[in-house]
Amino acid sequence: MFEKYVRLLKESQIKITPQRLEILKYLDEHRTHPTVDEIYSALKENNPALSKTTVYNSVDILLNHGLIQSITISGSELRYDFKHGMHHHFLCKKCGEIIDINVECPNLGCMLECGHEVEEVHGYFKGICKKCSREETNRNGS
Amino acid sequence: MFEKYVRLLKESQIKITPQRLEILKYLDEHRTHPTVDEIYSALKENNPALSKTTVYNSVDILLNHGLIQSITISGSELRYDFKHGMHHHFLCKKCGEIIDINVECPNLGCMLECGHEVEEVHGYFKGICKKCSREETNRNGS
DNA sequence: TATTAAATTGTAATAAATACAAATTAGAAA
DNA sequence: TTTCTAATTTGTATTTATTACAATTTAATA
Repeated sequence: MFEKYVRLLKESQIKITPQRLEILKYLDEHRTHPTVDEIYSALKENNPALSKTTVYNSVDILLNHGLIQSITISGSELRYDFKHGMHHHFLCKKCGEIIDINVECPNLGCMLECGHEVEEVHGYFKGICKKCSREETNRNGS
Repeated sequence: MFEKYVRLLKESQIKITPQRLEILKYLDEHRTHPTVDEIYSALKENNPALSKTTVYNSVDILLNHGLIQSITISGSELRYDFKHGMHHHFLCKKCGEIIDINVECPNLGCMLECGHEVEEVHGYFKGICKKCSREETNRNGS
């Protein structure tokens, strides 16, 4: 059940706690880029004693050890994402969904040439997603 | 003095107000990716009656008409940037500076193939900037 | 099992953004 | 130029996201 996450935490030399395991598992199983509040609400169901501060703390330490990444795309809230290979994101301005885009960034070489040490690479697009775009076309006839 | 910004607002059919002109001018002349609070503090000097709500409102309308862009890179605060050609950003985790990176995103074609309508393209990197990186090397001898 | 440093919890404080009503103003029309 | 009106600005009050911190609890080691 939690072996995978126990292993991940051990490899990162992070102390293993039920809360951290739950949060990491949740992020692995829900690739919806949730906010702290969304994670908190979901996990509180099975653990009413859970504190939101714990979610903030846990997410911070998972972030610092590179097990998850934070994405800021939809305004003034941080979202979190289990780290699974390099990918970009697409935010649909209509339905609000954040879709994973499986591309890499080809500009990395350029960055290194500049002399900067790159630790994170983020790319995102905003617009109208395929689904919403089609619905709009249908509504307008044609 | 303000001709350029008057023209920009007129072209976008936005009502011209002194506050909007000042904000647009400030963003054009300060490519530091300031927050609303930074813009507000700077402009309040010459206009003590300025309200922070006005900065929020103005920045919103300039954003919606594509005269400026918002970037979310350094945590939980929105920053604003005069729109000057396509570029990416680099956030130095040490000194906090956000540096413009003059590259384009070559993944746009892929996005269109997917069927999404792309309106905005954002790319950013995080790490240690050239300057901080060199200072660190010097400090550690060698 | 005992110990201790670290983590969790809950409350309080800070900061960013939004909502909204009253006063003011830009720009069109007379 | 003056008048008019819808839009904008202002200021205050809320809401929301995040951080700070002290007291309690717990993971992991000896």
